[in-house]
Amino acid sequence: MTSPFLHKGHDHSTCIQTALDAADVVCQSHKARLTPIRRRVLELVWQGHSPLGAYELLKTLKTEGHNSAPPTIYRALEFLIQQGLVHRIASLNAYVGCNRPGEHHDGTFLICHVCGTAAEIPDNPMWGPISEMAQAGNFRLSHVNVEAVGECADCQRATGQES
Amino acid sequence: MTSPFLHKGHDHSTCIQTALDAADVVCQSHKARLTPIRRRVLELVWQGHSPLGAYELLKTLKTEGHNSAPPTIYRALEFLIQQGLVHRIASLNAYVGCNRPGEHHDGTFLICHVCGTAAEIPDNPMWGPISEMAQAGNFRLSHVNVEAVGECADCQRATGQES
DNA sequence: GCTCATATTGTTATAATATAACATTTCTAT
DNA sequence: ATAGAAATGTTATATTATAACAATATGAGC
Ligand SMILES: [Zn+2]
Ligand SMILES: [Zn+2]
Ligand SMILES: [Zn+2]
Ligand SMILES: [Zn+2]
Repeated sequence: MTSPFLHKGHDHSTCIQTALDAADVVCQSHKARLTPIRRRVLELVWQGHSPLGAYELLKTLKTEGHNSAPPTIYRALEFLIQQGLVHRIASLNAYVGCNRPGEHHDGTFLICHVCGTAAEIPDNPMWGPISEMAQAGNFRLSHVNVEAVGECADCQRATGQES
Repeated sequence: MTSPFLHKGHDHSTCIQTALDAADVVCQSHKARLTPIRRRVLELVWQGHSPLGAYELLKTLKTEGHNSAPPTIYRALEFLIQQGLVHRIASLNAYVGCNRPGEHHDGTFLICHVCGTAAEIPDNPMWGPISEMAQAGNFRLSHVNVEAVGECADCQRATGQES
């Protein structure tokens, strides 16, 4: 099993480019319009691997001269979430790019409380235990959100806490 | 395995009483003070099995003549959460009573999007898959929040959707 | 009981997040 | 071209949460 965290020195421009390319494909296949605003918001969300708040994104839009009232950003985020290109991290009120766009899945994340990095992990392994619990109560499962908080390897090294 | 959902006709006054009694014990053992406000807020949180918003709780306090500015309720909730008596449901911005007070655990819930009931389930089964993922990335896991949304058995019956 | 340190509560103001409602523009299909 | 639909602009407001400081209550030690 390989780590869901990328090395801090990775070439992030590739992450961005991959995400934007995937978004084009996904939106085409959904017959959805990835307009300039939506595309730019997706790019901003991908400025790193840490979830960003709506108003942080909005601020950047503003500095670029775009129109930017709250609805602008919330609409774009809503669209991107619907297309499966962005996840909302409820415990942070923040948004992060999805790294499995196109595949239908829920958000399952390891979130470092030091550097803010949110690493998306496959959600399949979670469904075993959860759906057992659900079946016990005849609960019809719709979606599962998992937000696991802790400290990433890089941050443990930085604070001299590696085991 | 028994259902984590209680029957709709269950004697809920027992739920409340059990929760308040447990709170007394837990707070005593923590040498923490379950003041009248805090106790009353806990009771209000337990008015059912659906998470309630801070301002809903506040409104009730108001009708009872208590002081009730936002800090009143947020402080009480913060205290109750610290004592492990209440969980915050991030995806709903709402608060619900813990039914395993005293035991150290994270919140793991099945949430019905129809009636709002949130059933707390054991989190142990979740730790297997999650900690495997965490280990793969040398991630030091601190806590895991699971909010699974779907439809409870009662609501499926009511809408004629039982399988 | 009195006194001090601390914890709790009161109070006012404001921050941070998100949505409602309606006008205008742009796109798309015919 | 034109009409319907989708997207965006704009203004206002709702919802959730915290900051900052004052006043009060509590509990431990004297
Ligand atoms: Zn990257
Ligand atoms: Zn980190
Ligand atoms: Zn009950
Ligand atoms: Zn239900």
